[in-house]
Amino acid sequence: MARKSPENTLGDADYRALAEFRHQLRQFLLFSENAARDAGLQPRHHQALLAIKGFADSTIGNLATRLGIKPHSAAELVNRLVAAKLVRRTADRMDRRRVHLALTAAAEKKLEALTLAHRAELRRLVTLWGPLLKGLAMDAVPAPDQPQANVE
Amino acid sequence: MARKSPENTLGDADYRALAEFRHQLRQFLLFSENAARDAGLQPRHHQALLAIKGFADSTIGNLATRLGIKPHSAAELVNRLVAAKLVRRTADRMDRRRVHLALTAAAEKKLEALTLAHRAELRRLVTLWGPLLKGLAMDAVPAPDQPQANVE
DNA sequence: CGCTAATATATCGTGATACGACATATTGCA
DNA sequence: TGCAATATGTCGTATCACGATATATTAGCG
Repeated sequence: MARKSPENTLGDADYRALAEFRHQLRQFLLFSENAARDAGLQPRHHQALLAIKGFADSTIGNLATRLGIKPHSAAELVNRLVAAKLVRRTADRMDRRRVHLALTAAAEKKLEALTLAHRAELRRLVTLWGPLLKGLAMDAVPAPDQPQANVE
Repeated sequence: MARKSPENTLGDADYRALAEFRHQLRQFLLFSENAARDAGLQPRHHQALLAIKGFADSTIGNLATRLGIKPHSAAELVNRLVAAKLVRRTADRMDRRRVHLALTAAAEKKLEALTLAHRAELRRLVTLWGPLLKGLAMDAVPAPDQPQANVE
């Protein structure tokens, strides 16, 4: 049996391993989205709040970089955050093109609860993801003996 | 350095760690989306193809479960996949309510290239994510090794 | 067997989001 | 000074998921 998959070859096990990995990623993202909505936030708004709070020097452009969207999309996102009373725009005195962002008290409160919940969930997931990542990096996924039948 | 945080307390370091983790997740997802679009696929279509190929017994409902969306949303997604000539619907003879899904040759080809690219990228990321996950779990109660089965 | 509930898929209108194209304001620099 | 680069903003468009609703098929019960 092949211990290592050649760099350019794929078997059913490779598709299965990647599909399973994406499924696990999605489970976490779904947990996060549900937690956000339960807290009365759009999932994207929660992510934006975390990005603003978790990094220094939060401007529209920096927010865009951290979320992986275009600056003008971040401007639109901030419009929605301001409308939801989650964020305040504050002008930069030195460079008046730039707009700094700050969380409102309501946003701070919701983000705190969500961050606690996420920390707990991630502590739970760490034990699952370690082996999964190793399985992907190794190659030829072991144990093709089970009929792979569980779909709940 | 950040010492063990109590279960119910958050410091700036906690927000930073979580924000950084989400940023890394996003980097991978952005890589994936760009790779899909470069291959001429919508990111969501790529995800669906992988889910169909990577799991057995692919029906509309199962696809919904794997992608974490509602069954009727999966039906719409399959409409778009069929319109893009990526998937074929095939009837189930035993239960005529069910619809099985199969990839077209074109989809197989694109999915293969994308899966190779993703496997390479993930091999690259494994070394980064290991420490990140440990960093998140670290401060706080050193979790005893509990199997922790997945329950919702 | 006939009737009703449950299941599986599908359609339609709506909402959230990101984008490209474009616009405006400010800054930097030759 | 004048012009390019930077930072933010607006608008119309596209993808995508959802709730409400619909239809077909199957299961189950008296």
